Amino acid sequence: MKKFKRTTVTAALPYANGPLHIGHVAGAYLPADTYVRYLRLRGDDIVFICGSDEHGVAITLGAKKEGVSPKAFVDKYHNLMKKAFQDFGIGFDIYSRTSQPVHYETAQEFFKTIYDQGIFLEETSDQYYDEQEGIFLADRYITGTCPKCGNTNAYGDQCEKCGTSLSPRELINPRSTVSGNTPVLKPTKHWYFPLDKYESWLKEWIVEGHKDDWKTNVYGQCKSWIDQGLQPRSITRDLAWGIPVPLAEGKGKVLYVWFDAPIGYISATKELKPNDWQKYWQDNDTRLIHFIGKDNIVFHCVIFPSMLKAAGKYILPDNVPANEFLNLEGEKISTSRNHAVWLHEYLEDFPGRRDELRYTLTSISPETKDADFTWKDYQSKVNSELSAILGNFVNRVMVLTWKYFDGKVPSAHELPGTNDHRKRILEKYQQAHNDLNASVKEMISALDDFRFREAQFQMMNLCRIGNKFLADTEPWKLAKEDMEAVSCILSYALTVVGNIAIACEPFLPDTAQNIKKQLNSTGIDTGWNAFWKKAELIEPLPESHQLGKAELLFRNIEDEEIEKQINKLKKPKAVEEVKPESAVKPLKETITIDDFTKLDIRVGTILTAEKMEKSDKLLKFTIDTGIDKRTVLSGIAKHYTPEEMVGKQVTLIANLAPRKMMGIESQGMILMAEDADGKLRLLQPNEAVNPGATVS
RNA sequence: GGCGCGGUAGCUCAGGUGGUUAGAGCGUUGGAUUCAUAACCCAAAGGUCGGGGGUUCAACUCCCCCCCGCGCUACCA
Repeated sequence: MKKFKRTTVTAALPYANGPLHIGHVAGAYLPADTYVRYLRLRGDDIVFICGSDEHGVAITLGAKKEGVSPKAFVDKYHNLMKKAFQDFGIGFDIYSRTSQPVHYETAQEFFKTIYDQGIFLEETSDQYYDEQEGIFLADRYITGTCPKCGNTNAYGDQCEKCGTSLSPRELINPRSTVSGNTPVLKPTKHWYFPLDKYESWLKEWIVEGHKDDWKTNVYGQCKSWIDQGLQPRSITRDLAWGIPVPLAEGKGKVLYVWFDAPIGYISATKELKPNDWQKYWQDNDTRLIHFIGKDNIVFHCVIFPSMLKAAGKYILPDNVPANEFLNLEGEKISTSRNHAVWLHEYLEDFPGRRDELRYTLTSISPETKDADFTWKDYQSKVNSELSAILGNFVNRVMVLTWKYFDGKVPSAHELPGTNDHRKRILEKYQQAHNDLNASVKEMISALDDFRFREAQFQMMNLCRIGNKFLADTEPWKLAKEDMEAVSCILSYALTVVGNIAIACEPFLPDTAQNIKKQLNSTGIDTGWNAFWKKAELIEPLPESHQLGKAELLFRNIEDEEIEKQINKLKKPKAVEEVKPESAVKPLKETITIDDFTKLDIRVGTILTAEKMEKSDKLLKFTIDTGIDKRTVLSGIAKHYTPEEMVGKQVTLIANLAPRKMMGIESQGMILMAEDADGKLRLLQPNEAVNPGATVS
């Protein structure tokens, strides 16, 4: 394995359209922070980079919804996230944002560098432009008359009636479905990144080169993508919010958010290290690590590396330890349903208990598969692991030392094995020492491999071994007969406590500080980091050193506290505060009664229902419409089973042009209500009517 | 439907290249103990290793089929 001189660690740039929840934390930021703390303790040269991702359509839509400017919108969430990270103790070297001037420059320069080599594909096409809204219209936001069959409601990409695929420009009398106005044709040019040209290189670099050192979920996902064949991706958009395309002919266009966002890592590094940022991005002795969630794998493993490769000079990620997702109480975390534990709310509800959340999230870290956070687990981990094992061990050693030695580190001289109980103590000491060193080694090796769950477990193991050592040697019994032995036992127990203070720092930084405070070790801890390089116990405390007061490290979580949290999940938020996405769709353009009467809406009865072969969404029905019995396909397989549909009355558009799907012609469209979560429900008359009943 | 990743004790998870009684932590039960937040220590019970075939002297570990979870993807008019 290659030896690197320094490491650049990035954590996914969170999108600035909502607050952070524990899923974000467990997925990327906590493992990244743990890893970075470990590297720092080891004394490595490292930068830890993050920031808010602030561009893209979703931001402009969110801003519109809140009735503020995009800038004001991202300011709000950027500040919220930045504060939450800070309060939680994620130790970024910099938390920047993609609206920074330095990022504009960097992203534009990056674009230019690739552009100047003639790598981008350019494609100019006339596209419809809505002058009232000031936007270019995507194909399906345009309707008009089909040139082939005269259907007046053909879409920009396809005519429903005759089934031919169209381009918007073929439509006669096009209309914008956004404003209802007639759009004008304007030429627009876009730039494409030829991902396909990097296919063979990606195969070599990932499929062959990282077969063994990348996580299986990451590797599999990449391989799947590469094997499916890559295509050029457009990297510019006609949008007002974003980074302007740095070309004369790119006026009014911006870089696609996915293009500019990862460059944000580089910009933030520049901001942090204006003079030698290149060291962290363009030196082959630097190791680049991206911490992300699984939704970001393709971007960080395939697209961004290809961009870096195209730009030249840049190093490529050495590893991308992506996590899977975190569920909450058995269900997916959902922003719109407010089924989430928000980081800033946790910090308010559990002040001074950051390590408790860190510990729980690391112990269930979704490293190999989706994981589930439950408040009961949280309580159990805090009470029976942190408190009972770690907190208790440190406390009993402290208390014993105060009791027998007035809080001074006792002498650790050789204990002559002159009698049976002393021989036993020596034996137990030897066993503990071997076990402890084995755990330290395993912990460090797990940290090196991004196996944080295991690493943290080994850290706790130090406490378990410590507890066992005390139980095996029973210094409280020996106090009456052999203080020399007690002295040796407690001296060693304190050594273990000191090493725990060191070992727990990547996982439980506050606890590390608390233990150090109790040990009163400020000033004598200069050599402590040798622990990480030697990967074995060090001797942290000199003889006669005066300890601080014993205090409990953790307080148990009571049932009421978690009940409160569970109840909180059950209620949707009363006040609109954390619901960026669930808004109601805007009203469509006004139509006339004539438009409406063109529709022939009927009630029909479902006679038969079956699942379509090879389709996840389509169900195939025979419907008695009163007039005829016809075949209708509908994409509701995720919401209804065929069995429960038979016999039901449904509303359908009976005069919709037939349309072929997966080889079968559908003669009509069943009407469904769709709620904010995308759940579909049937529209039915509230009492049975005869098949063929009209709707008006 | 295609592709990818998972499905191991009540819970969270380990189990290179197949080989004696499948492991750990938490939980449960019993015991011991009192320095400690009834904590700690010891012990026990708990698993047809998603299901079914196959290869093999031998499979949790290899092959095939199926089921379930998650993700990407096609089909949602």
